[in-house]
Amino acid sequence: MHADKKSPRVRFAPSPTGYLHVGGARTALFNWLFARHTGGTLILRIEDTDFERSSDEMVAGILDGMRWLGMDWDEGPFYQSQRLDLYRSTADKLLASGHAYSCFCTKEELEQRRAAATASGQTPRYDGRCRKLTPEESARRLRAGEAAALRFAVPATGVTRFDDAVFGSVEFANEELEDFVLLRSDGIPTYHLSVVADDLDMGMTHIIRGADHISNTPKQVLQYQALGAPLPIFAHVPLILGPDKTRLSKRHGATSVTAYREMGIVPEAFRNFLGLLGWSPGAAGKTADGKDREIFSSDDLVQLFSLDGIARSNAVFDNDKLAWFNTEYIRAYPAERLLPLIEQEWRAAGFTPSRSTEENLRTIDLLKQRARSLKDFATAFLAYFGDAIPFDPAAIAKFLSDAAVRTLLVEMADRYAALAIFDEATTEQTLRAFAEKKGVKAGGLINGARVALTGQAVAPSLFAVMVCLGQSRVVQRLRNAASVPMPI
RNA sequence: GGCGCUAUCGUCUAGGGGUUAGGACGUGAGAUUCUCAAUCUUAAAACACGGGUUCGAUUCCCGUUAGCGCUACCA
Repeated sequence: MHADKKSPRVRFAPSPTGYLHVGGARTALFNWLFARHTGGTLILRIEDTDFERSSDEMVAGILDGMRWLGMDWDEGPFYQSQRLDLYRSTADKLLASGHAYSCFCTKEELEQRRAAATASGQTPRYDGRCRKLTPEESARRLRAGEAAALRFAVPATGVTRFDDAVFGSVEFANEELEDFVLLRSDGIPTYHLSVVADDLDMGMTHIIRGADHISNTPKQVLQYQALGAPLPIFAHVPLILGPDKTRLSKRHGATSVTAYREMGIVPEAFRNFLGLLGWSPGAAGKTADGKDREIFSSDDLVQLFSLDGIARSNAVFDNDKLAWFNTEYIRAYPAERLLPLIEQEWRAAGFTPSRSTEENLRTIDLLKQRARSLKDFATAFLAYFGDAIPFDPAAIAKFLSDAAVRTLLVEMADRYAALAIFDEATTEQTLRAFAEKKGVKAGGLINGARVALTGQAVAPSLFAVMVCLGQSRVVQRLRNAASVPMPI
């Protein structure tokens, strides 16, 4: 390791024109993982040069989403809107060195020409007419107060190439590139300029971003060359697609990280899932018996992450697999760790538990095996934590619609009330003895009692539920069995 | 349309000139029984197509097809 070898500097540079979506979150994650793996630095930069569409609210949401996923950053957030001087001076350098020129074409003119080109089957591309203007002519018009944008003068011939850590060598013919706008006529930089100026100024060594930027890259490479700067290492990450293999969008359902939090997804589960979308640890991710590992902690991911594990093809976002990760994490986490997350769900549902924290923890441990999401604890499982029972009509119809069963349950309540010891063994003996005496099947009573006690057809072992609920609740709920509303 | 990128089970992927092409999610069947889930066992399921190169291609090359991306004074 050479002392002068720079440690990596990477950035996540979201545009605050929307919420943090899953694609952005994954890009952030890969940058974070890379920085942490290499001991590098992660810079957060807000690309808000599109004033019309950017908002502080979106910035807050993006930062929030990152934190939720357990990511932090070392520098920033920097706002491009506050770094306009840098872009102007960079633009000046480009202008001075003859790599850029003023363009006086108006937006309307350009649109017209574009439309005409398209109509006649031509590839719409800026024709470079202002590039032919003499410096004197440009200066005169500028002095006259004419509005001008600044365009980059793309070489007419040759190719622009770069090495991508994921895709390998990529090259574009310069004649395919148009003279793109660097500075808008209002003096605000476009993305093409600001991204290069900032990446250079901030000393970025690696640019890890979505593959939708591949086509933009030659425009940036040209600027690095014009500025006499060395190229960073580009690593483009394939996109995340919806189930129909088109780019993931709202019509596929939830795309914002916030939405997944609100669905009751455990953040670590989401991060695990995201980390494996478009990246895999290869042989390092095998278990001793040759199977692929699926569960990776944050530390595991940091340790294993490398750019060459990134896939080249797009990946479909699979909700089923995410749900599986979620159940795995819920099951694996101790109740203490789940409780704060569940309390959030309760707050969101306006629910206050009527039992002690200790009881809640025990109950969570009992239920987590069956939970699909954190939401379950604030919906179907509410009967365990409070006094109201969320009766599921389907459950009643299935197991508690028989009046005879209801009557038996009420009668059985007295037996439970008389119990001196209330554990799984005695509660089970009690029920089975009662069933035998009445000449009915124990199963019918068990299923009926389950619904009477929990309101649901799905629950852990009935006797574990009884112990969890406690004697007085069990007795009370059994006595109420007859008055449980019948489904229509 | 032009340019670029990509192509292994339905999905996420491993692999790589000779393999029974591996795993995971999901799906089917069975076991279990106190519901459901879990669990265990088990089954079905892939190298897009066509040419090369090679003793031998899923793997390397070319083409086709398909998908995706870019094609703004958005980022």
